[in-house]
Amino acid sequence: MLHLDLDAFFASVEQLTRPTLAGRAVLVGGLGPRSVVAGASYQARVHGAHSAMPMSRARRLVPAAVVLPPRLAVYRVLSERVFDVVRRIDGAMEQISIDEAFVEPSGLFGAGPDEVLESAERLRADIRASTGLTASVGAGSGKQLAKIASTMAKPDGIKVVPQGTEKDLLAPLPVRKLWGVGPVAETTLRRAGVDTIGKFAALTLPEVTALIGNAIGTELHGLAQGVDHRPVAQRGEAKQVSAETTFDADLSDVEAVRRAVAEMAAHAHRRLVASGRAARTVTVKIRGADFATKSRSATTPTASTNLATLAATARRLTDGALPDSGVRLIGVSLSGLTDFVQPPLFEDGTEEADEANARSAEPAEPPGPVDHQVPERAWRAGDDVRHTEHGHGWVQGSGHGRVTVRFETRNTGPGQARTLAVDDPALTRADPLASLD
DNA sequence: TCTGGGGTCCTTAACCCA
DNA sequence: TCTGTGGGTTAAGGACCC
Repeated sequence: MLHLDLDAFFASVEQLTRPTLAGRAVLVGGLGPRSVVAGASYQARVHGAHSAMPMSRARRLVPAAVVLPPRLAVYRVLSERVFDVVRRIDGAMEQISIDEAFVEPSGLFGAGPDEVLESAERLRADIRASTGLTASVGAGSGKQLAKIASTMAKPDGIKVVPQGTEKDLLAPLPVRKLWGVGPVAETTLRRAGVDTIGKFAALTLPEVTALIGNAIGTELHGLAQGVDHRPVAQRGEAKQVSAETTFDADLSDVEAVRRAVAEMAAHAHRRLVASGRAARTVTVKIRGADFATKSRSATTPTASTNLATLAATARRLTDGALPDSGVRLIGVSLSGLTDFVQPPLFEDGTEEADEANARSAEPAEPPGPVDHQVPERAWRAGDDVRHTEHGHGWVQGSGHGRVTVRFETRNTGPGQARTLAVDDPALTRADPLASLD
């Protein structure tokens, strides 16, 4: 079984489509005061920056880093290209995120380490040739092992764990390397004197489950004994769709909170409809200034696609969960999803009433917060732009009425930076996907 | 140092029902 | 009618993953 993991994916895509950034420290993440790092190039990691770290801290660690907001649309396109290559392999594939997948090539059944190595090397070369991205591959007898191996292979490498060597490989590793052991379980285990996978493997099943819980305990205990029979199988559709936002400063006004809930409901609803599903359960999530998170949910007998219905539920739930202090985060999640079959037109059964309603209500919905009265927002670092003369580029920075743009795309090689007037009529916003050409 | 946004799954408790 | 018992569902909170 193989685990394939793209190296520093978000940052690597930025370096690929903006060639000036190749070899430089890049941090991908929000620009706001409360954002965290979503991706860091290896040149940034050298200084201690990593994913999930508060961006403020990462910037302090790597003052020279270029900080860019994520361009998910670009990452999605490249991810698809990568996994199209992977899918050409005969066998099962399970994509587990935008940049990771398990693969079980039928040709490798019963193969020796050399054959596995060769096959993985070919896969990496194919991915590199067709996308320009590097992937690391781990190979082992089960999911956990393949995953741990790919981590050890990074960056741009391969690690094959031959049959029979599993325990020797795992024993010295910190228990935190196990997929499923996070900060809490790590602390619990450390307090019990268990800091390596070897020591963990020596525990009995009852000891393990008492420490870290039944489900994960049973699974990880089995793994430590070399038992990992989870199949590689394609994932189904999402079971939940949600939208949430953290405010730059806590909200104290109840009306502002309600507006935010309505916005998040609309955002989640948009994606619900796009996925062709209906939801039975609405959950509102509220995080207070003290970081304590409350959730309130309600389930209705029939699923709905109606924004007004879902948003009204969200609003009602909000009022029951407001903290005394300010509000830091608002989220709305829709679950209990069912495929939404468009009801037949002249049916008058009461069951379909809600959905029929939804159908007629949908087109009347505002398409989004579009307001042409509002002046276009200033250029922000990372924006894709197009200039009638210089072509496609990206904004490096702006201020004092000027904007600095680096004109380059994947295929131009490193480009020139030019400083222009912010209101230069030759300069317009551009589709980020154009940076792939 | 001060903690995102999108998810999955697990645990516990309460409740309804057969 | 009372007392278990056990399944299924809902709700709330958390751990964990990328």
